[in-house]
Amino acid sequence: MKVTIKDVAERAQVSVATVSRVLNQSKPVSPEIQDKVMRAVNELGFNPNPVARSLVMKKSLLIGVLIPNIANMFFSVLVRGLEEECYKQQYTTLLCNTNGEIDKELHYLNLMKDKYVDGVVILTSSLKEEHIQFFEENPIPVVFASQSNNGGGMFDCINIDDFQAAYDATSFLIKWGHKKIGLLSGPLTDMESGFSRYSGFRKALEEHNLDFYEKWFSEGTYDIYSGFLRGKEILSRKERPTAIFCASDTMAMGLIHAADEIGIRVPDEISVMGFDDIPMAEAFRPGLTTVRQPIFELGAKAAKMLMEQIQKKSNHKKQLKILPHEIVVRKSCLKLL
Amino acid sequence: MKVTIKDVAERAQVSVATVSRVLNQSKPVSPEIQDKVMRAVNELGFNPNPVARSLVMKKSLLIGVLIPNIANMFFSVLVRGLEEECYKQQYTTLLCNTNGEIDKELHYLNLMKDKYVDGVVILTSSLKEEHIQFFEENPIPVVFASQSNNGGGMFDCINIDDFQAAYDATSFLIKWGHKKIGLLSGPLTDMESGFSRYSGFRKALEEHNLDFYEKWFSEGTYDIYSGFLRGKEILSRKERPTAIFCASDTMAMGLIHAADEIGIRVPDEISVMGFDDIPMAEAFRPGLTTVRQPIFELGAKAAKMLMEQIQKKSNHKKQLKILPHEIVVRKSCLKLL
DNA sequence: TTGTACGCGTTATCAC
DNA sequence: GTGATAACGCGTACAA
Repeated sequence: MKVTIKDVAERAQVSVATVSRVLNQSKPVSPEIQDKVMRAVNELGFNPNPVARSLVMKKSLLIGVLIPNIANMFFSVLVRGLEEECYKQQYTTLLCNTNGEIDKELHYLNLMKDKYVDGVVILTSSLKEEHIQFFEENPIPVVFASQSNNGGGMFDCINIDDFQAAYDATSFLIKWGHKKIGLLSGPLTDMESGFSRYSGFRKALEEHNLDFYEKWFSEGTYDIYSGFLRGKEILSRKERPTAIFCASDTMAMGLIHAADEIGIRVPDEISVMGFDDIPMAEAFRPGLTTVRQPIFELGAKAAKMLMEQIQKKSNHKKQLKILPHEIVVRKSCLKLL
Repeated sequence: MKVTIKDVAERAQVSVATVSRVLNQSKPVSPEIQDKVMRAVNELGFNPNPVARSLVMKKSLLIGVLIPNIANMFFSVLVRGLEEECYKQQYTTLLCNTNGEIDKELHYLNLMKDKYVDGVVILTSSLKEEHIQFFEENPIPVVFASQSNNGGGMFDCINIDDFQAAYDATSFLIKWGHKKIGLLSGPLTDMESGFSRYSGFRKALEEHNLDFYEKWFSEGTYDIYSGFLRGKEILSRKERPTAIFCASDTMAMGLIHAADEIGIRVPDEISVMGFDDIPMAEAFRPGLTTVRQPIFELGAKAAKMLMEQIQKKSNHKKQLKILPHEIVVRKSCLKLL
């Protein structure tokens, strides 16, 4: 029923080896025979079985992708960039949700290895010993996206400068006259989007001799619901900050929702700054003042870096690529001066 | 370097056949030998090579998923449901973006077939002749999600009742006193979320002897930007409707954004109704009055239906499952009476 | 119950 | 240049 290389060989009256050679152009074949083979291929509508091919080549034209949560806009847009670039190069993405759990990450990493993926793109909260160990044992091309810790030059990485971005965002608020600023961060165990942004925030405060208020600080999980819950918490204290910086647009939206329920107007009574600039940040009312990451590009470039690594194979120079961020001013923040 | 079944066999002093048998429990093996084998397996940390296994079994523990656009909240949430259910059953999802293009769909479908996926879940704008032909030639278990046309009982389908849902939404607006109602639909070439909702809308109008106004009707593409553009178009006419029904929450958000830019207040000057009830619909200001689909559940159940189909293999009774929808009243619509 | 040997569909290594 | 044939790692008739 299924047409194999053997059928083609018979039809073209040559050996399977020859068929393989013309299909892969791995060895010179005389033009006449090449013709015969190609004709047979077309007539039979043959296409090589990728599974059999994988088994012998230890390749699959598959790119494994580890994602904490695909239903998070930041990740899904990034994945689009990733996927589009892969498609151009004939690769297909094997997408796996990890919930940020290292166990699941490892589970999928092992699966990917066994599936002979040609490379892996990892989105994880922080580089862990387990990751390092895995890739020491299994030298698979990999790039960590939205992550700056490259394990001391062990891995390719691509990210924005989270620290600086948070610093810039906070400085922006300060420049606009805010002195009592709250923070809704990600989990501080996330070294990048969690801790780095937290640190950038504190640094900006320090440099301007402003206090960091524990009571107006909370760790969320980037999603809208945590923004809502943490927002209610912070906003229902008897004293309120004049501005809150959120580590994701989604949390900012949740927080604004909370403010609305309590009856606090944004930005009149409190300013809210987001992070990411997801597509909805502009349509949201009030339009979110936020830090723009080139999300799609982050994904596309991660894919490109991976392709390069796959090509060069050995002696590949690992690099850490930092993409620019940008403050986008809309309506959710008020100028106090 | 890599441990194979052969290594295990040697270590356990049995044949590879025996090892295979205890691992797959395909044939009875004496308890003592079973022990020996399992010990060897654990000591060596053996796990079967899925590629080799696929080659011989024509199975892969892979579920192919066709998605128009993963960066669309409706789809990404649905995929989460899908993925979570698959994971429980040891399956991994091979996710592919199609942009709704039949060429890409077919491309990926062929790839999936060659990868020996155990089943496929398809999200597509409408069932086409090409789909039917493909599955006639390749009898792979499949379920169409968010789609009601099951090709006359050929396929498993799961969806809500799009027609009725749009009818209900429109009736709701009418009940609230709206008589001049606009429509921002999806592409009418989409039989379900496009045409069915359009039809439900018109039916409700007709039944209440209300006019359908071409000038307040536009076809969008579900995304936020098309909502914005079409919204500007509709709202800048010299006469305006009192309400607009949108075929997706995202478009509703884009439309509200447009209204805001023009200076039209929602819901005071115009009511906007969405569709889907994505997570952000509640946090959005004003909270979106919308039609809730059980999105996550849609994905999870689609997966379950597929699993069932995979198990039963032949003589599987195809079904069309309709999940309930529900009007969620929030703030984006005004009662005129 | 257990072992031998072949097949799955390719690519790669030999000879010729 | 071209053709046998041995891998790749596993499941499974068939024989024992």
